[in-house]
Amino acid sequence: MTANGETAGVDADGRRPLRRATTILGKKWHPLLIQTLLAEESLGFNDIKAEIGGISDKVLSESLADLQDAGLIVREIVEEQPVRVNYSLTPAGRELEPIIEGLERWSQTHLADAS
Amino acid sequence: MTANGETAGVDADGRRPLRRATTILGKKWHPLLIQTLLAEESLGFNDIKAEIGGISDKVLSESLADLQDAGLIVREIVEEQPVRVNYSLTPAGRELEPIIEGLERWSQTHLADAS
DNA sequence: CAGTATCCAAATAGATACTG
DNA sequence: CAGTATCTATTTGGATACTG
Repeated sequence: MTANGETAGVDADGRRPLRRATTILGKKWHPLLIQTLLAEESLGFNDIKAEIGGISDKVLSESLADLQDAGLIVREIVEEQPVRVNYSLTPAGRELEPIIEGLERWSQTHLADAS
Repeated sequence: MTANGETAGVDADGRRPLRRATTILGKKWHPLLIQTLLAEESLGFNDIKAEIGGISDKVLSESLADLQDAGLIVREIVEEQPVRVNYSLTPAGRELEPIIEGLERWSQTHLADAS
């Protein structure tokens, strides 16, 4: 037992960062959005929508706002007519690359493919 | 554009494994459970509950069943009186270690601590 | 093109009480 | 000790229609 009453293993300060991370990355489309932007450098709203597939305007919009609030992506408005908006990863977002790739590889070797 | 109609970036086969992984690991307590079991080798139901904190019996029970179905943990019944049950990671579950740790470190350096 | 606004459905999680 | 059974609450996600 530690000085502050833990029995062993992961202490409270070890669990909280993981919880913070999964609060963001646990949403259905967020990891896919990161993955998509990792591969593409910069994409517009409808480009993302087409690449991901199956996501509604509303959910995509909310998801992008979430990731923006968390500091993982940046939204850049390009003043043309009609207006374009480019989404890209921040350095923080880009640093998720090994994690996303690790997850992908782990999944391929350990999770059964439904098809 | 590729032979099967993709414009670029992540193709359909690149997104699906990630989606499979996040379908499991996107549940609120699952990553915390993995993290806890990574640190402990083997734990009983109430031990896990105490270590995690804030999870109800029902949700813990369901979460453990999920992870078991996915092949990430094993449930071993120890015939004593009263009955004990030990939960531990399978090799597949244990291979999530670098990913969980990566997420933890990423969170510590890039996500604001609420406290 | 890039979204909002509504409304609705489904999935998840939590509280509480009880059991082998 | 290790759960299950209920019932409720909250959170997410989705369909559709409309807008600057």
